[in-house]
Amino acid sequence: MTAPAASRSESACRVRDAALELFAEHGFDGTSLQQIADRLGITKAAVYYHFHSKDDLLAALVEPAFDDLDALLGQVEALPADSARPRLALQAFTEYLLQHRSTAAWMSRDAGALTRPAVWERTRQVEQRLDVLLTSGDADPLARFWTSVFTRAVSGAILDQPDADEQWLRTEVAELGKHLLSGYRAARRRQQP
Amino acid sequence: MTAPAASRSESACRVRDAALELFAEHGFDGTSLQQIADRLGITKAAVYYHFHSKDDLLAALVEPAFDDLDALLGQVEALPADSARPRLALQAFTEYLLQHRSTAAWMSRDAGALTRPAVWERTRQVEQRLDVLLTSGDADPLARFWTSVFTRAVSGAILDQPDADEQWLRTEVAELGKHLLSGYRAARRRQQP
DNA sequence: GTCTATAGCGCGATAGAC
DNA sequence: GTCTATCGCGCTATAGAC
Repeated sequence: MTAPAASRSESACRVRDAALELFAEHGFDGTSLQQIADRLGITKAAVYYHFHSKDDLLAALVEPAFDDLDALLGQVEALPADSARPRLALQAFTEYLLQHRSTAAWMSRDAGALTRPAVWERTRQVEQRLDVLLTSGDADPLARFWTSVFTRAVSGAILDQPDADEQWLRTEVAELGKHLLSGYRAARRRQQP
Repeated sequence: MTAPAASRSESACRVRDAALELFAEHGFDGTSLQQIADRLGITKAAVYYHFHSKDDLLAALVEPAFDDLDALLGQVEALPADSARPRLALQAFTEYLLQHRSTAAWMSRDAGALTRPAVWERTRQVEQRLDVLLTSGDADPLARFWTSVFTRAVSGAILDQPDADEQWLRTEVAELGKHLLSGYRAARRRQQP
């Protein structure tokens, strides 16, 4: 039997976890398979048994997070497109960040990983879906400005506090989301009175 | 005469500009000196004449931006520590981002560059100074939460809109800053009534 | 399932001709 | 000031023994 790239054996999980730690510390390009192997006391070749390539390892790290975010966004998109949608979209995004804090924190800052085709494509896709949900389809500069504010503010609020309590963050981010959305509505009124 | 690492000859500037473009596209680690040379139609060795190492090239890219930010923060720190200071700190940060949009946009997302000792040290330093200015020295979780919100929201608002007009951004970000600061004050009141 | 050994490549960096 | 040529290294990845 050849190497099962998609399996979740205990050894494979240990490799994946060690890789995430090292990627977060030194970046994707800055981490070699040798370093990952050394940390676990195994050899480079053993890493290759579990993941056919460095990109396979990257995919194993990010795909569960993307899959969850896809599902969460799908739930919001299935709801009627009323005025409550932007807040629910922010809530979905918050849940994704809380459930994948370490992966998302690293991924959002690592250009070396973000620019790999597999990651790049899914990133662009979810960003666009979030954009539509948050700004109700508005496509002008003000909408794009505020989409960045929403996503960056919420991402930073969660991912920059690795030791903060999850439930405390959930409530503070919910308040933050409401405050930001009211800021967006005010900016719209200011622009088109 | 040996290579003048700190000089700003026309050729050196062309190398620096090409490097920034490629670093932004492929990341610091993902860009080789060969690629930089190829883009300019020169050789790798010619690049090494202008910059003694890849890290020298990195330093030449980021140090002017850090120097400007240092100066701007110094101006705010020289003012009395009153209630206007957080807004002025955000204004200084905004000016830095507007004046170094392309460099800052790349740097803030590139783990490979951020983790180089020279960049890492200055980044940590300015982040801490900004933190103190924005939250008036508060050091609890709520203050750190909002420091992230301030910096991430403003960074995203500016750096994610590479084609937006500078003056338009300046006024929108000023409004955003006021709105965020009022959110922080409200959160403090909510926590300690 | 994990190992040793190594292929094959591209990297950063250097030496010295012109 | 820019070139050619090359070194030594560490990387991803493979082949095949155990």
